[in-house]
Amino acid sequence: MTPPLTCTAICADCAVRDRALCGSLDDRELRALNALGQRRRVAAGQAVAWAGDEAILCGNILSGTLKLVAGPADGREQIVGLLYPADFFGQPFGGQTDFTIVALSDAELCVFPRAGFERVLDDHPRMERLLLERTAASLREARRQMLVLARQSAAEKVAGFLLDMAARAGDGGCCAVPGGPLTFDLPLTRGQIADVLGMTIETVSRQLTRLKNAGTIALPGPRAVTIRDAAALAARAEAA
Amino acid sequence: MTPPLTCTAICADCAVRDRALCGSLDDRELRALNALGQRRRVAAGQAVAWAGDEAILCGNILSGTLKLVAGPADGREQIVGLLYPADFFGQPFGGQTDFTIVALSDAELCVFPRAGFERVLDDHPRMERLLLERTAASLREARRQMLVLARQSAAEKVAGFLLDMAARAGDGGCCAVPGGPLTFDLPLTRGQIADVLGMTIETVSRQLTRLKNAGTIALPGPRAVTIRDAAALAARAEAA
DNA sequence: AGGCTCGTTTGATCGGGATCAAATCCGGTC
DNA sequence: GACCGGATTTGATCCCGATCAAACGAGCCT
Repeated sequence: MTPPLTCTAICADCAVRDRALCGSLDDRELRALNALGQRRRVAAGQAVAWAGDEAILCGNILSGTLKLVAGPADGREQIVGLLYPADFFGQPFGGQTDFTIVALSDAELCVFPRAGFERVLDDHPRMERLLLERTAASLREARRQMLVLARQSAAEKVAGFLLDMAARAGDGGCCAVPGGPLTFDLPLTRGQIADVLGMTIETVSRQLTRLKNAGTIALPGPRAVTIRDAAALAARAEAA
Repeated sequence: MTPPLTCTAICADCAVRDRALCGSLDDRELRALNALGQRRRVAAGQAVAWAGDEAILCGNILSGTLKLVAGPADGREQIVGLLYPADFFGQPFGGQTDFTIVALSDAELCVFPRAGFERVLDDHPRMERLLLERTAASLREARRQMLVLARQSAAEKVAGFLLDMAARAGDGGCCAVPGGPLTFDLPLTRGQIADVLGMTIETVSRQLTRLKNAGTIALPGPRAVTIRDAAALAARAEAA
């Protein structure tokens, strides 16, 4: 349809090559993908795919954060998944896109036409196996989140969310002693956190304030969080 | 571990053969599975797998209904999925079981040791492809349910649930004019419906009573439901 | 600087659904 | 038949989180 927006992908300098699906391919196989893929930049707020559209693209996240959004018509919306670097998106063998994908930050993608990608999967069972395992992992995560959405209180949701984000921020090979203070930036606004947790902006804000007042966390800036007492946070996340 | 509880599976007289994963295999391939599988009966209320246990089994549902349960410690529990005849369960390539599986009714399963089943998948890409598509479909369904759990009102949840169950009951190749009255039995108690929809028994009961009083449905028995006005039900399911 | 927009915080009120409690219905068994 | 246990229904009350509303703060553009 549209002409290439940027240069052809060059797997050699791919930042997520070892963690993405492509990590299963050897150099020869990689060349097939290389010919197929294109790098593409999307600005924060820009949609990558719309629910209901024919699913013609899939690909990997190279950088940035994206959201998978369910939610019809009226204002109500629910973020049903977040996509981070090295994550795969799209629906090989699926008919139409089920959830709108929107960039939360400026992001860089490595996109493939679906049909071509499916042919690669046909020829590379190892890659299809990895995709199956990833899909199963996403299913597990979605089901766990169903429990959170349906049964946890606002306090539990926020505490659990902060722990999740801390774990994600922490595994960048970083720094501090486990249990010690950890500071990081949330990739989401309060409103987006609310959309993930199935609550309102106001309630998210109030719960964060409450944790701050309790000394469990600090909020150095609107996007920044410091975990000051991970144990207390974990207790909050489980409490009935 | 345990000796065979029943006779070896005989795919030839399998009630769900054409709809289950095995449908992708030809007669020769089926013999490999046949040697591996065992039929097994479970009574209502009996658990098939426990969350946290090593995942050593997988298989197909032959008859009956089972629930996938998430939910820790305290009383709170959430049904994160229902399994019907021809559905596949278990986690090939997964480490440990994530969700407890419990039979809601007496049920019949066709079970395989995980390791053996994985070998079959290795050799039969068509079957692995089907498993990938099913897993992706389950993921879609779980994400859609996240929206329901997080954002829908009690009235919307119950109306939508009845429509889902009606669709499932209706596609048995049956009977009535679309839009006409349809009567069927729910495979779930009020309490289990509540566990699926993330609400309480009392609220489920009240919503059903309300729909009955409005003439939208009838409740001939505790388990039976008659859809009298599918359009009105659909309107309820979508209303803000 | 001013004025703008957008995100965040805080306050006041309201209501839907949870919770507590009790009555009713039904399918068993003796 | 009488009894019993579990599911369901119905009622009364309470509380958490949504909603409505307004103030606050921080970039950003002119």
